[in-house]
Amino acid sequence: MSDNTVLIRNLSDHESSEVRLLGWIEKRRSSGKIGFLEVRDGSGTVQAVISRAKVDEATWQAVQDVTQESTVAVVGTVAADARAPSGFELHATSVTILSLTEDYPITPKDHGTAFLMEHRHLWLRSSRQRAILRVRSEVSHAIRDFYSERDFVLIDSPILTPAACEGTSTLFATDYFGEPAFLSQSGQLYLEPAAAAFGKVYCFGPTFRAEKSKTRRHLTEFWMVEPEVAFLEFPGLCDLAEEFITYLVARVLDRCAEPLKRLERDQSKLESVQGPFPRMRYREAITTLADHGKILEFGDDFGAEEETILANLHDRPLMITHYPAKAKAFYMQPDAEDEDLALALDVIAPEGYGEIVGGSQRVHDHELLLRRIKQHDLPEKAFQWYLDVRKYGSFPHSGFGMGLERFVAWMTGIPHLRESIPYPRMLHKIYP
RNA sequence: UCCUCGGUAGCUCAAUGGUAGAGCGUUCGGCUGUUAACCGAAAUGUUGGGGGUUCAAGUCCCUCUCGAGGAGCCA
Repeated sequence: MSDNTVLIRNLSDHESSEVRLLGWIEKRRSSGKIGFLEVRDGSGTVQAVISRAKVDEATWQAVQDVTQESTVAVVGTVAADARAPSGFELHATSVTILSLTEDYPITPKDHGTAFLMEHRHLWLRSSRQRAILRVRSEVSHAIRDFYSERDFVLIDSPILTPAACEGTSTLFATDYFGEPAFLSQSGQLYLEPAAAAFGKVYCFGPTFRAEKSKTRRHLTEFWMVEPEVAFLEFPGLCDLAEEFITYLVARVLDRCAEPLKRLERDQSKLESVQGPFPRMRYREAITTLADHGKILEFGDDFGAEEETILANLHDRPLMITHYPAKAKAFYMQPDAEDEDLALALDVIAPEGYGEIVGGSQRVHDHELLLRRIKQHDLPEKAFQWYLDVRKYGSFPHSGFGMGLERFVAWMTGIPHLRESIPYPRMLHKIYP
């Protein structure tokens, strides 16, 4: 390997010197005596210019023969040029085809969603997909940084779990040495015991839901980050969610300028995501919806349409709290002032991206939790270990979950979740 | 799971019940500054599968299948 191989991203540091690039051909244009190759190496894209008069016959022939997505080595001099989108191009002296590609399926023009999804492994190479996945990567790092900076301990919750927590219809079942087992749909229950060990904990990993959902807001496999904090009560939970979201948005704005530009994301929409977020109780939301012609009864949950009406009233995430207890999960702490309400929080992203955070203060009273488990017809025995958290040194605690893909879709402004994860898993879709 | 709309060349799409088309891509030729390059030429079809109506079906009917959009549910 030649030691003057550089990354395209760093070309500006090598103006006027000879360098070598290793990468793939995105596009080729050629006339009788001059050729242009757009080369991508993962760090960026640059145009190599080849003058027939200045190169040997083998290089000129390579420029004629090379095809889209062939692998090449290009040697040349870095030159500033006002015509180049990046400000630089490469005056090539040698082009070598390392691997010739034939009939690359994704051509420069239009393609339908179904076709692109069938070729997801190749679609990843496109500039748009690269931009989205760079944002995802940055958000992932920011999530870990946020909790790490605040002394949270990372607890990796298990993927394989025994008996169901909230009904088996939304769980993927598998066989575990003759015993039924299920892919985890949340790490929360495993996080609560860890909160007694470390105080502040979080998990961040894939979760699985066998919901037969066929919408732009659903995947069957998605990543969720869930903090869980001992002695944190409901108002503090809302503050944590707000601080977390503003941190992530600021980080994306700070470090993802290039991908956001490529995606033509309206960054002013993200810049307005500053605390404090509007907070609205469920009853207030019902009233507001009635003003907009949507009549809901106490206890009804919001549909996509209701969510959008409420979210569009604000230019930043909307926090809806104090939901009817019966519409929410068994482990949510009732409001001391109104037992029919749960200390539950949903955060609705603006611009129609829907619910990105769901959380609550947890029931910490042993008797109450036991009663709830029975009311929901859940197998008490399977929850013995979970009840132990209340049996041995109980403590008030709260936590929430945030879906990574929905957050990334919001940041990047893409219409469908399927592009926010490298290999989306959706209803009846598991290839490639 | 339900509702709606689709499946025609490698891709994106046209085609009154009456000879199967275009653009892009590909191949060949031309061009010294292209940026979805441009100009000229050529090749490319079991119209998703099965059944039916008709003198005649890509087109109408039934069925299966695959896909897209939406709903419910959720992050």
